[in-house]
Amino acid sequence: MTTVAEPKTARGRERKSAIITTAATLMYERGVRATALDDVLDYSDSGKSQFYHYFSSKDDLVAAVLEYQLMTVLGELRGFRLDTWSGIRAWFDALLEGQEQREFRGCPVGSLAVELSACGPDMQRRVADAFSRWESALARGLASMKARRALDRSARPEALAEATLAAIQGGYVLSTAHHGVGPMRTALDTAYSRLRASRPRE
Amino acid sequence: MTTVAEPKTARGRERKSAIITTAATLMYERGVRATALDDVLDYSDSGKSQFYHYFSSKDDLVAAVLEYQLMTVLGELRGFRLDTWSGIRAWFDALLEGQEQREFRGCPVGSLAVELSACGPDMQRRVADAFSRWESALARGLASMKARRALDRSARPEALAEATLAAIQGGYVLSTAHHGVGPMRTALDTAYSRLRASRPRE
DNA sequence: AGCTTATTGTACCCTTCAGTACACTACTTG
DNA sequence: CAAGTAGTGTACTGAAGGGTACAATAAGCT
Repeated sequence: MTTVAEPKTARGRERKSAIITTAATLMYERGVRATALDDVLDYSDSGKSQFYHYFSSKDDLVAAVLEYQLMTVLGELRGFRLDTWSGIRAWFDALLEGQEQREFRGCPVGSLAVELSACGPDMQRRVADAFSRWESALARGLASMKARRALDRSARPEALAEATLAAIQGGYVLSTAHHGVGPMRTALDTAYSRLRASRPRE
Repeated sequence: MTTVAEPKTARGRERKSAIITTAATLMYERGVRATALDDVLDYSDSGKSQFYHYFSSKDDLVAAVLEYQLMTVLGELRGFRLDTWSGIRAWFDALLEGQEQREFRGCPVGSLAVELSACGPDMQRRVADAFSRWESALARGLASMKARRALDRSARPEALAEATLAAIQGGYVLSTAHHGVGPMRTALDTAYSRLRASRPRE
């Protein structure tokens, strides 16, 4: 059978997830296209047969990696109260910290997004969806701030979230290019003060 | 001889530049890695021998394409007075227009940058350099505005330029992902109002 | 013309890599 | 234990793609 199957045992699940996390790392470091399946299998101590047991193709794996990276990002997000100023600031600081630790390699989701934007419509949908979910998480926090009057009534949480996410992505791009956090810090500081500018005026 | 040579005749120059522009288009549409040399040669009606006459490798071509795309961007930039509010706004609008016309494919320089960030240090330097030149062009405009008091004395043109470029890049990323100008418009509108917020307070 | 340099055509080599075939082991359940 | 299902090892195929070899043609230049 060449049909794909979900893992049915604990061992199977571990295998599959080992493949995904290994692929995520390699694709993050080298890019999707520059990552050979064989490398993923070597690093995760798997074989071709195991791979095609759980995935139908490389694209299938890429989709899984995208989902995995989004989950990682959203998971980290949950560690912060995005409905408070200090929470948002702390999140920004954590993003900076993370970017530094990962040696300025860029956004795990964003760099995938850019490379996959030239792929088929199916992949494009997934990418768009990923950003939407990220943006919503932020928008929810801002909406909640607005509800309790921490943001001005004229403030538009969705637009603010969109602009903030853009600043984050742009910060990642420049920070990666210049191999330093400087540009990202500038971008995030600016984004933060832009948010603060939406506090209610008395 | 396998050594590279600069074209010495008009025909040679045309050939070389045809290869570069064709490669630029294909790499922009498909990505660098997804663009085969053979495709570039087919589309530009050239042969392998011609290619390796003018370029030492694919990487060499990629570097030329990066430079070409940067020149295109900076060339467009020169059509606007970046030391006036209306000029900046017009430039932003032109970026939006361009992104729409090119079917939301992203920034010609930025998408290269992201994909090439995983390449060798030489390429990284070129990418960083490209963004620096872009940023400087903008910073010069803002510095000139500050000099004639169109910006507050506390404004930092370099930081503003950096944050603006980040907003542009982030806008491109989200706009490409969502296949629409919406996110980019939001990012640029926000960036613009951020700049306007640096006007001198009386 | 004759010599030199610039440009071009074509066939080829070799590696990488996604995907397949097929046989094998290991666990589980009756 | 037998049988079935989940998981695994390995060798192979075929195409794509970067790069080379080498000879041929075109365009000066004296």
